[in-house]
Amino acid sequence: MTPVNLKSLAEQLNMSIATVSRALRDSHEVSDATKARVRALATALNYEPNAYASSLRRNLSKTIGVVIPKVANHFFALAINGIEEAARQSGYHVLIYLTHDDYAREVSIVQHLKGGRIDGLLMSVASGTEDFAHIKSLQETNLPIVFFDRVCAEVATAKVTTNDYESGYRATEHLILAGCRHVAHLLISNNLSIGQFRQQGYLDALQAHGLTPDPDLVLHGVMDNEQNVALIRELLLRRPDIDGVFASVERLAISTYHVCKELGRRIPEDVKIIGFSNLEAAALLDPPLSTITQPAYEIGREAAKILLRAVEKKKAVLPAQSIVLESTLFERRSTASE
Amino acid sequence: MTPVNLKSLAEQLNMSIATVSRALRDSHEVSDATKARVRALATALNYEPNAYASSLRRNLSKTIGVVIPKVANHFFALAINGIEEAARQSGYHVLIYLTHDDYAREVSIVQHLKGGRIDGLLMSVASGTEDFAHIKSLQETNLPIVFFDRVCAEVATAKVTTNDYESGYRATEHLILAGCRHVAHLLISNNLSIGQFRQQGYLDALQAHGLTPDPDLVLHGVMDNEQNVALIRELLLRRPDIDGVFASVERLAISTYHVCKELGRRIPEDVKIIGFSNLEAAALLDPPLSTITQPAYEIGREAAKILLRAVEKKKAVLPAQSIVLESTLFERRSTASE
DNA sequence: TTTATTTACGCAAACGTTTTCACCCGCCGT
DNA sequence: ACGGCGGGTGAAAACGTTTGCGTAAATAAA
Repeated sequence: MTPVNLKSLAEQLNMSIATVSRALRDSHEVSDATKARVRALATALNYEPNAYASSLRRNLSKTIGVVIPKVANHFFALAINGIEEAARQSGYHVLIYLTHDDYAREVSIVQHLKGGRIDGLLMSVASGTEDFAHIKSLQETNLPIVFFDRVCAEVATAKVTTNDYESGYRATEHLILAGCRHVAHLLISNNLSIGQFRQQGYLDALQAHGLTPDPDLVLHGVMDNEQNVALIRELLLRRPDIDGVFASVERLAISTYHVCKELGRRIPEDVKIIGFSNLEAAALLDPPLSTITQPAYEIGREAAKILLRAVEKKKAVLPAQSIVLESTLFERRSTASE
Repeated sequence: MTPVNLKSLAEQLNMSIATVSRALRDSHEVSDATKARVRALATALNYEPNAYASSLRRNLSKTIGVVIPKVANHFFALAINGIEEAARQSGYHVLIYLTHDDYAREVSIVQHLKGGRIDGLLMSVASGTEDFAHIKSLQETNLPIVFFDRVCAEVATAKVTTNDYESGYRATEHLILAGCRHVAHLLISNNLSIGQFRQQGYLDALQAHGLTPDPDLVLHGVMDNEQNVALIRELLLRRPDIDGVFASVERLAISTYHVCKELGRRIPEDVKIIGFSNLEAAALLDPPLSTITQPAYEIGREAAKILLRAVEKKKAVLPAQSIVLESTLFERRSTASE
């Protein structure tokens, strides 16, 4: 079977490769008659241009990369959904890479991306990442980058996030208004701005309602869920006065549920819980979990749109293009007052 | 800034492009001394080979494609996780495409994939797909394809699935042994082998326990969740004798929970429910949901491994490489007998 | 010493596409 | 009649890499 490429098409049509190429790209400098002939044969033979030859020549790949910590998490899954949608609409392909929150892996992935494989990058940085040299170095190759959710303050580019400060504030306030006096905050130990914002919202809400923040009530979770359960168990046992838990991460809310069941703490009577979460089944949990839910799909889609606009214009992504989308607080039984 | 490619490296090192290329690929026909010099400069300048030039020349892209219905679903998210892991270990990149269970979109995606962008394809077909010409046509370009979960019987290639028949049988039997006499089966309307196997398991389990299958108890769900809720509500109202529900799809189990709450049917006292699901929070639902859980991560990883083996050997994927992984039945309160 | 054989490297052709440049031809205006 | 113009086309270079082949020097075999 002879390959179907520009050359073979040109031979069968008795014209030059150049004309065939131009006809297929609908160039104005080829007659309508020839265009028709070319297109007819192309579709008949199911011609599909070789992506790599085109990418090599034009120095663009019609592909964007997505680097995220994990995919088995409803937030990121929804974000990918939004990204894929935006990319598809613009005729772009999506390469996906998982860091598993591992710094070394993130560095390795980013390094590989310098091969020109992608025209732009969407990224949610690993929680352990403290040095951003690899990202900056990638940016210096003129590759447009847009961060979403787990943004990196040190790199000047567009960022798509949710109103993390307000969300932390509102979640905490919600617990206080439901009667909590000793509110714990569970977060993932990292130096990402996102965690800091939520923490600040938590602190300010406490103060605004006349409660004194207690560092002992702030628990920094780790990667391993088993360890988190142990940490939370230890916290709840050490501080039986805790009557409210604000989990900045879905997994930590789930772990808290497990610990409460194990220790016989009733939700919401003994402990009220609210957590950041995109879990579809939150309303079906026992009891239904109050959540701060981020517009994950929209975040992904908006981030991709911003990136693609920059890619198409072949210019860097402007920090000014950053946007903040609002999360929604869903009140459910886990924070019900009597 | 001059580009850092083979030519620039060669100039700086005063040797030919060919030698530089061979040195970097660790060819035996270049001396250790030159290899060292080349590698030193390459790492110093952060050289990364142009992926597209390489792909074009070698006619392989070190990239595999993944076409799935959706990603916002824990099963597929976990599968991607496994796929990415296997791909990364072999130095492959992963392109992802979502069909949203839309046949036209699937066809369009598969057509685009003929551009040589990928070396192999992992696929879980859309539920609405009935014609497989697009897939066969892609396969005829000698592209290795491996199906996972939602396999396509008409195409001869490797498939990775779970023991769907046995799972359907065991789930149904589990309900019967818990005391159910009128077991409904909720599935997604499609002609995929996977659904048929589960349905057959359901039927055989009924017969094996002396119950007569009733077509009226088999409900074919649709894409839209609202409609499914309506369908299930109608079914439970029309057949108040239903005391067991086997949901072949996670979403249908969740919808059944909603309907039961709405209608005041108690789970498991009035209706027992078991469903295929990879939901992490199944144990935290109210009541905890009994599940048949597929080894999603392993499915993805195994499928990717089989595909990559075929890709590396540049030969078609053999149907004989198909494997079946076993699902696990988790007994929880939603199917507890008194 | 002469003749094979190996070792280390360079030349140049591919891969399929895009694009610059030149070309031919027919047509207009003068 | 002639210069100019523009629409339509082709030849060929480029993108960066890989690789078959050739070749010189160095080594081994005769």
